[in-house]
Amino acid sequence: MGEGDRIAIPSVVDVVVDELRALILAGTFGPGERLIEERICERFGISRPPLREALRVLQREGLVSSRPRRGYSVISLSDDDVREIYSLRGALERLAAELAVPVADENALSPLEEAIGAMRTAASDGDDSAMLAANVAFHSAFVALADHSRLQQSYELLRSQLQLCMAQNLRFRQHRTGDPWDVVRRHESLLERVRGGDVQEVVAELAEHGDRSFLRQEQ
Amino acid sequence: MGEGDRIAIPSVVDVVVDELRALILAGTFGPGERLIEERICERFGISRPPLREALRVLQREGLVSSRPRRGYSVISLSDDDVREIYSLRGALERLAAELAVPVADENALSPLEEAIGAMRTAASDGDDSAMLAANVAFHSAFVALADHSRLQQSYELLRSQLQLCMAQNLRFRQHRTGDPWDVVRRHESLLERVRGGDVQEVVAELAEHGDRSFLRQEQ
DNA sequence: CTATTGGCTTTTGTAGACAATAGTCTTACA
DNA sequence: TGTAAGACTATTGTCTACAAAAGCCAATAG
Repeated sequence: MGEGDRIAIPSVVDVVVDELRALILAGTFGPGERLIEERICERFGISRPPLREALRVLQREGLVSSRPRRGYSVISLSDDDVREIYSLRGALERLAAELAVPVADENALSPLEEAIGAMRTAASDGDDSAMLAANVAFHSAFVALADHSRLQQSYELLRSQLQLCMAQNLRFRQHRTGDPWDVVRRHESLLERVRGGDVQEVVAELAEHGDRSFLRQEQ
Repeated sequence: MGEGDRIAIPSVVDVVVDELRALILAGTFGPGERLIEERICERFGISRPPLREALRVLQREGLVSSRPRRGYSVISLSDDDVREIYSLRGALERLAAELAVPVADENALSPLEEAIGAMRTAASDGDDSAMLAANVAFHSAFVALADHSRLQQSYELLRSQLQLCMAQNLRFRQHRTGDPWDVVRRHESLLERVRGGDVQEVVAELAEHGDRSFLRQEQ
């Protein structure tokens, strides 16, 4: 026995963390909104202890903040916060490139190809939401190439914060998508450089890549 | 009223997080050791809910791991983990350098000077423990120059994991300190480059700095 | 009419108890 | 004697309940 097919039985806390995060990222709970424990408990049909553990986790993830004896509330990101997120993200992607390139086996790149395929479909359909999802998928897959669990974890954290920012930017006019096909082209170019195997070129491409979709004010 | 001198009354959870982390980093709880909730509650004189919240936080920090229905235990770091930590730390320090250099006001560098002063004292006294503390203080102060809260937070996380690793390396023979004065010299050199204001030079110095004290096996 | 104080409500922080599960030891059977 | 099934113990997962603190509203005094 013990062939690695052990099923994972999630605890209530795990489920609540995912559910709450989804609700926050979807904008169901707006920026700065207070999260009254009892309300949420009633909503989810659970008791407070697991909810409180879940809130602690989300606090650590940077999605909610807690003031002692004043409870939890959804954070609202300032422009400085967004700049922090982008600069850190850039540093992480650069490390990912340095560790991943040159890529050992070609098969590892298939998730990137698939993401680009999804981008093309989205660009044809004019589906901005799908475009965004594919973009995120590409970058996550790119970081995954580095095979570095801590790097990936840190990256996912920033990703969710960016997603939160997007949810809070109700006025993200087509999330500043100039030309969707330009986005596709940039990612194709990046993948090409990855295939090329020259770390310097990939890093340079990343630096120029400059995907600042979520930034409210330029520079 | 309201002059910003509001005192912070920490919750039990906050205190427990700090205390538990200290105990783990001090090696009181060894690698892989199970953390029985009731024992710790009795030890601290608290009840289980706040302890559980604290354990969730430490899990997020990467100091303990939890297996469903099998409770929490102190993580034990593999060599690969240590390599991950070092590579990520390097990327974060590079970002810090790029953001901080050139330094606007000279006064910001005084923590670095103080840390080097402490290093000199420690080197004279042959106090390896103080040497290590000063080393950590220098790097933390360096990262703080970037004025980037998320960067600093990520860095502190890695720092505590490194500290955990050190606690677990009971056989860290003088933590591989070749010559303490060499360490002092390297940090002096780094500070000089920071003063110089050339980002490239600082980054290059950092890359060469290569402080791999905690690594068990070279490469 | 305004400011301050007192009580009241809402919400969080903590405690204790119960139920369920995993690990372990014993015992019975092959 | 070895193996497997069962019960038992220890520990976690969850819930209900109580106590304490913060914010709000009204009432009263200046």
